[in-house]
Amino acid sequence: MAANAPRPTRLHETISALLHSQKQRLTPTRRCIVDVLEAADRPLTIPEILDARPELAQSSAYRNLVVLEQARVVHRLVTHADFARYELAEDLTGHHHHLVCSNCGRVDDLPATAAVERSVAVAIDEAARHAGFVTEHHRLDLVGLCSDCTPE
Amino acid sequence: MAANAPRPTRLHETISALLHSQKQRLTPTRRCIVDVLEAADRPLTIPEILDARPELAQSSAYRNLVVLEQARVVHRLVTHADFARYELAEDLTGHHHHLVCSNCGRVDDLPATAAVERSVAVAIDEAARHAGFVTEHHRLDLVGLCSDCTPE
DNA sequence: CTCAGTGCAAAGGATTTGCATGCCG
DNA sequence: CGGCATGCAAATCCTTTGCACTGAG
Repeated sequence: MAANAPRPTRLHETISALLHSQKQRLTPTRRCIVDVLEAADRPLTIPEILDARPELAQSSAYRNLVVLEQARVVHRLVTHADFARYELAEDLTGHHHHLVCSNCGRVDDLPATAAVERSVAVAIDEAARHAGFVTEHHRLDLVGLCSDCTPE
Repeated sequence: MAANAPRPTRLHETISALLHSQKQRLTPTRRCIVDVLEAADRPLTIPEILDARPELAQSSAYRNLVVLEQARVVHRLVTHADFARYELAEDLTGHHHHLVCSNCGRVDDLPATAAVERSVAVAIDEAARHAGFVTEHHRLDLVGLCSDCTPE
């Protein structure tokens, strides 16, 4: 695919480093995908990514998202919707939660708050440990209706 | 399929009522599926359900789980693993969270604690409302290593 | 020249569906 | 009898993969 104006940013450098640690490079296609995900403030599906960058081949998108996921650059999240969704990893964007619309499937980001994080870590981790479980991280989703799908 | 000893329980009656509200009936196949899910203390995959009850046809399992899900009898949860997992709805079993093993994909239940529930409701719901989001319920998963997959 | 990345098209695999059969009311 | 649940097999469709091509070093 053809890249345009490859102005590198701090984010690009960080991502490039992550990829290099996996013996992978930040190719134009990968940068393109990263840019789309960075521009969005919510996790995107493959079709959404392809719509935003029609020059991307579908197979390249899938293939590179696998690479980017292995390099911990992006995170894949599966929902009840037809398509999986991708977002930049929390290490790059900060910890956050998701607002999942039970009607249209849309997923929005919601920044984490210190109060909740603490409660979760303290109360839940303890219970998990009892089950012999070693917690790496957590996921908190709110399921409900997004502003577009609210009746009134 | 052939059912054995259809001894009805309180749970069965509740489920039957839920199904009836959707113009559906609690057939032997459906009761069979419900029984398997009830016996397990964790969400099961379709193959696990079929292993437990070899007399079930795969298509019937899929088809009836759709019906049971629409009737809010079971809840489907999708993970990064190949198969989706099913559990009885929280209305029937009580609110709980999940321990998701990042290594083997196993999912265990973890009862909810009042402290965490309160923190989540207070701190997070408020932020969601700001985004014009109407929360119906939440999902909290802990991702890490289960006792079987812990190194030492 | 070599090798990784790319794009097209075809394959893979969990899930869904068409259709004929059987059962309950 | 009538209609729904069942089971088999075939279809669906998101995702993955084989293969030939291209460009960078």
